[in-house]
Amino acid sequence: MHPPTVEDVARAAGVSRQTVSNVLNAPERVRPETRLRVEAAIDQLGYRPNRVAQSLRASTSRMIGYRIEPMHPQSLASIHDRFLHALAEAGRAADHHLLLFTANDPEDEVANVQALHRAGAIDGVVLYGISTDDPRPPGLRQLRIPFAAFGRTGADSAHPWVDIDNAAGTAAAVEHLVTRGHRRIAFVGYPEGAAVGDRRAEGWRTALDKHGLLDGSRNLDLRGEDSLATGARLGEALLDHPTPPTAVVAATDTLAAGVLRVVQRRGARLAVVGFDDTPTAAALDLSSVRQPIEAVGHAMIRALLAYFPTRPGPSAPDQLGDEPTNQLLPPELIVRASSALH
Amino acid sequence: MHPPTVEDVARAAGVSRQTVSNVLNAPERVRPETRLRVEAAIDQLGYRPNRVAQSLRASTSRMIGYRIEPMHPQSLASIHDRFLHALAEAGRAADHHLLLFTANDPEDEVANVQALHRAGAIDGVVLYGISTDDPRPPGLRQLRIPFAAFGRTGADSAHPWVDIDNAAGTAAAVEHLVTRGHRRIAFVGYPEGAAVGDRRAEGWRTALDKHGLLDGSRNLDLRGEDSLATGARLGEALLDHPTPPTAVVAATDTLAAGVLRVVQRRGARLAVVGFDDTPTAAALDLSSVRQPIEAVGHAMIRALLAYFPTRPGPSAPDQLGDEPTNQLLPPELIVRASSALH
DNA sequence: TCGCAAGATTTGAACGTTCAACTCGGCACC
DNA sequence: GGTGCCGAGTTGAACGTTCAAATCTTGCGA
Repeated sequence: MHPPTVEDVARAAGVSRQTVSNVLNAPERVRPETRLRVEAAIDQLGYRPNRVAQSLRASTSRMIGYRIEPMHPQSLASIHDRFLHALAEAGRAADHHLLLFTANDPEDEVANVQALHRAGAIDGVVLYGISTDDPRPPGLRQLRIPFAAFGRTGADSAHPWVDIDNAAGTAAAVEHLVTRGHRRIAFVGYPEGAAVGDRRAEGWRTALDKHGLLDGSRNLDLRGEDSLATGARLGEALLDHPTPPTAVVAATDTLAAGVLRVVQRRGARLAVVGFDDTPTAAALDLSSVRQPIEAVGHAMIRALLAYFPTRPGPSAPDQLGDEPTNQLLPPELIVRASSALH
Repeated sequence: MHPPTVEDVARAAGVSRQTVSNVLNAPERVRPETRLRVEAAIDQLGYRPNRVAQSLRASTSRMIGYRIEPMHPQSLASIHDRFLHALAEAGRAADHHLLLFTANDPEDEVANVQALHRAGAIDGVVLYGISTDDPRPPGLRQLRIPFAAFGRTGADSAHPWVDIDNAAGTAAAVEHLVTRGHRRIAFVGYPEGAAVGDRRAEGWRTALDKHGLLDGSRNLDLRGEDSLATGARLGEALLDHPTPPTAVVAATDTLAAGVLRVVQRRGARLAVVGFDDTPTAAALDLSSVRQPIEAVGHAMIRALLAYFPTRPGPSAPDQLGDEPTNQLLPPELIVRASSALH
């Protein structure tokens, strides 16, 4: 009835508890003949080590906490789904699972993480949606709870993080537009002060500068909150500009979708490139900068595991430290009709 | 260094292990004076019961498995995010957490669930995206693993499920359109045979019939796979119809978005209502039928917990059985410009 | 033939919790 | 004054695993 235990397997194979354990964890200590006998018993009984007992014994849950947020109503579908799947997949490869929890705000998130950590339910946590002055990294550091962040805070980035090279993303968008003959290329982003937004703006600016196009576009840098309505408003402002741009790089697909809406409504000609390659971008045939989320997931799990108390695994333990825990991954531009028709 | 245990609290309060445990689990057995002393010690040490130890002792992980799928590339952002958050929130209320795992296909999912269940990592599982002949319900039933499904299979629905009243959703869309004066109302859905799709088609059909409009619209029932391209293709077919409809009810936002695209491109007048109220619907100003996902999450957790071996909690245990585990929840129509402008 | 070391396997103990059985006082009752 | 009971609190044991130490085996050289 109840699932078999080591003891059951041991009895079936005519050996002791520990020998079964050794077959699984240190096969070289067991005589080949015995090993085969035990393995046969394991297969026959369908034995699986009880993770809870393993966790208790090792005081390691092999669980990683993740706060699932209610979707921001104003923003388009984020890359969140893809990220979560990538994390789970990467976790599986490292024999860790994700534990979901909810929280009302960042402070509450830290409190809940602490509670889960004290309760031995999680070994560490993955942070999503890092903001410039995010209270979570310092908070968790003080609590000595292992974590890895998707994104960097403003000044202090002395914690393990993995990030997208946002500047490279908008720069690639500009390169693409310049190649297609555009000379006046605007930028639509959210207000200065947001780490991600600033980096995306910077990529646009430096890429323009590289082609000597910055002077003509400098006043085409519009900002506003990340919403469709704002995108539409800024899009109208661009079209009504005395010397309107022929292309625009948006900091998000949400803003891009807003711009695209007024462009289509007014039948204007304006190339648009978004950011994040959300499903909505595909739906609108909107060119967009795609983040390599799967790679991010794997890198984050690696970064997080590197922070756990070193396990004396059979693989050289110092090889882990070799790898840099912080990684900046390059995004990829997906070209669609919104920037490739005219 | 390590988090405090019952033993630490007991020592601090000058009592024994079990008394501390009793303060937390059966306060009425402890003299008030003692209880206060123990509670003070708990607060002072910041004690939290170790969930892993609790799980081992009770052979109950208080974890619910959930397979996170890679986003279907062709489909728009699903309601998945909202659902997952709702589940986590409902789980928290019941002192359960979600454990995420991945799988390649439904069979693999069942295998992974079995592995996790045997390993004591999960008590049960929540199924998402149920199809007509889904192999998971019978598979899990045979393995005697508790589960609850979001959606019903075709014939056999003798398992715990919670579902949206899909027919009521499309019917509400039709009512809305009829109220606005539409008489020829088309339907765009996916091919017959899909449980969800069939129910949405049925709601459209019966609502039309109720108003005596079915005869005029019977041949306006188009089907195809759930993709933007298909939506656009079917939309064109509707506009090119000898007696075109003035409104269309789509089985998904994806199909609706496709229809909307050709409508806008050709400047046609055709009211469109989608289904799921995805972020994309909001982005496109698309009317859509919104599923009460938060309620679904709570109902599913309830349904699942009802299947666990009955815990002799202080609350009357038979009150649990009172509630029907299977629930059909009514969706809500969100009216936007796509169906309310003309 | 004995001693001894290396190899193979077993037993003891512990991770932190809670159920079950037990002890210890105090109190009512006959 | 003995008996039984009740409330309050204690200790023992177990959940299933694995580290550490103990025991048993085997082979080999002296």
